Amino acid sequence: MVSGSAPTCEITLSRSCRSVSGPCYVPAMPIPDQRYPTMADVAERAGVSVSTVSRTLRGMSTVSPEARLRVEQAARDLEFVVSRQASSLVTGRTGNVAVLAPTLSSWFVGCVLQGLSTQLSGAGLDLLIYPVAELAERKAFFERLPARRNADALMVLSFDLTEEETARLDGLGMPVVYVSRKVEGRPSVYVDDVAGGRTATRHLLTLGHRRIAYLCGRRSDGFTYSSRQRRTGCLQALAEAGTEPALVREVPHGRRAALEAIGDLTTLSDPPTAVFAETDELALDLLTALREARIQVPDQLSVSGFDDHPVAEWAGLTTVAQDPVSLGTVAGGLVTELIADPDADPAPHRELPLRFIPRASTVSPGR
Amino acid sequence: MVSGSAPTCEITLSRSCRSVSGPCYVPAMPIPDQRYPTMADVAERAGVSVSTVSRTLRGMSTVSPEARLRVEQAARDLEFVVSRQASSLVTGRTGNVAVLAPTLSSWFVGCVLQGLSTQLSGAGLDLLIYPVAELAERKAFFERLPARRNADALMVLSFDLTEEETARLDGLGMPVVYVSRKVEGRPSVYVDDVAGGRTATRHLLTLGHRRIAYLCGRRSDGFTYSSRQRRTGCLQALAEAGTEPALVREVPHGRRAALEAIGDLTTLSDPPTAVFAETDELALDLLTALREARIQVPDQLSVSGFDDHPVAEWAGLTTVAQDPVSLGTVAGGLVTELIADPDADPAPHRELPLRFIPRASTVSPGR
DNA sequence: CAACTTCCTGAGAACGCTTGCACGCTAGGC
DNA sequence: GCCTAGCGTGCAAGCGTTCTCAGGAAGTTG
Repeated sequence: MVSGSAPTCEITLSRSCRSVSGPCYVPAMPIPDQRYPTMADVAERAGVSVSTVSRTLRGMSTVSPEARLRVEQAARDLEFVVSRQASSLVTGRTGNVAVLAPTLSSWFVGCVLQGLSTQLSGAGLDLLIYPVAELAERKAFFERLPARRNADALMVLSFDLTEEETARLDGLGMPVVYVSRKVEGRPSVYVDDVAGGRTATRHLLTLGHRRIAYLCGRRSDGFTYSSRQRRTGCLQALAEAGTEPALVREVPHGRRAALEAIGDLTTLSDPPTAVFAETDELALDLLTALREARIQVPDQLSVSGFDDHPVAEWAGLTTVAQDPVSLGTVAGGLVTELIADPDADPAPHRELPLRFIPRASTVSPGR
Repeated sequence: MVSGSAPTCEITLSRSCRSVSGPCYVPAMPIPDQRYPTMADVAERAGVSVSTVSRTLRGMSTVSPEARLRVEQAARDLEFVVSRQASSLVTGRTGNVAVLAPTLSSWFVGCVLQGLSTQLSGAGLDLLIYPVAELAERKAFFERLPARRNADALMVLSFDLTEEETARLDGLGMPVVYVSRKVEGRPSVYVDDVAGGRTATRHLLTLGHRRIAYLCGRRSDGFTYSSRQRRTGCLQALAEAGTEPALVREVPHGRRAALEAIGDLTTLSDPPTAVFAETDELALDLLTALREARIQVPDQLSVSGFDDHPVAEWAGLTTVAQDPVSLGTVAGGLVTELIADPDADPAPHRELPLRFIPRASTVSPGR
């Protein structure tokens, strides 16, 4: 780790955001006016009817070997790709899966999407992303349900939906899979956040901590589902131990504001000796704030996170590890199944394991 | 920063990946067998023809106020949503933008997508994601070009494409925008990676370093475009200064392997006194490896990164900052323009600024 | 009042595909 | 040799939109 801190001197390397439309040394892009070849073109070239082309390309068995060969050759020659729009019009299948995500820039969401996409691309499904960051967007999404006719299924990523919202999705007419969120009676893939919160807190208790704070991000729409669950686990562990209840601290959005709010924690008359943060990212913000306040971790304050973000190892951050990529993979498997087989189990649940990893950021108090 | 490192004791919190299909306390999901209302339904309810409904819903002015009102009411009553499949069949517009991305789990890509999506959702466009992690997938993508009839435009994210691949995309028949990558004669949004690499290296030179290593990830398909550019900048600065050429060190994929390879650097007989890493994420891996090897940063080795990843500030990592969210926003604006207006500038270029941020991880050698 | 324009509307032909149905041809059973 | 079965194929009817075109009502002008 690097100690101390140099003054941030900022140098602009290039003229700010200049717009260059420089000389083209390369032939310009051809004008996209050529029509794509259709099945009719393939049919003509192969000397068969459109139906035969369609049947061949979908791998139906009722096509003679000779016809199949000719069709495949023609399709290759013309670089034919079926129009999903046209076929979905008939079949009612769009071939894509919609994902409702709170953000795209978080490590967790990125990993889930990564897992999801590898799974889905294997099944020939495309990923359609609806990021819903703000409350207004969220409201609009649930009002219009734009995914309605554009996807075969919807995946809801770690949202803490209201009952009305869930009900609205029920009426969507397509499978809805909840990821990182347990919902009774609906397909869901999740971890046991309560147990995770409990384990992390018990660890702090075992070390001898009695004043423990729970740190979570404040959001316009209340707690995240996971955050709420982890908090529940934390409080449960404290209640079991019979110690005083945790200080629950909400941290406003925005990095700077978060740092300040976190700093406050240390100026309390009777400050906590340990902090359990909702996520590793938040825990890292806390570490930054603490360093600015010249408070030693773990000597003066123990810190635990949740997630096992890649930098947690480097930071020596005690944490509860989950594997978001698997979360995505499993969810992807579930959704392909639900799409393919309408009488599959309508509400499969998959719980993925958590793993507690103690590191250097937590020690006994007053050591 | 946390020093020392506790043994990693791992506790499984719940039975591994058990599959629960527990009792449903909530009414099960309704079977999706209801048909979605069509324009014909709306037309009937409003007492007008389908054409009028279509015109109204697309906001055409040639509809009488009364008819418009009735149609809007009927559409609301029935919760009507147009079928993009059907309309795209006739208009030739799909209403979605395809994104070719090397991964989804990196911070950089996540931020770009975030910016992109906010911009696109404003224009009523959906985001269709094609992640192409491996060479095989990449080859398949360029062979089949599955985006061909399913998107109105393609965004290529920080890929270092071959000339054939670029040429293939030219023939795609839709606008292709290159993000984080300058391509002559094609629309692109990028930063000046060469200047960035040069500035970071000059900074190290100014501090007095003479043996400088450039660290980059090794990929099956050679250097990333950005990585190559940054390396060029680094070598340029060294050449200007007339010092010995940099040690270029490629780090294999996979976290563990990377750590080991990085560790090697320190066992050289004449080790570098400073390292410039392709990305902050790589620089952080380096810091981890160095800590394991008990090598002090910055006292024994100075480290500079690139990107200004959120944890760079905490880590006190000197870096060259770029704003990937803006990259996405600007690219999104560009692409909506290209889709809407076919005779817009066919190859607009937008260069975004970089900002050098010296922090605690770089100091003069042998201090 | 006729002729012309303007405004709004609806009929109907696409768009590119899937699929039910019917047709012809070969093969097998009596 | 006739009937039936089965296989491979093509015809044509959609799927839910958009869009051209024609036509009717209303308004404007000479």
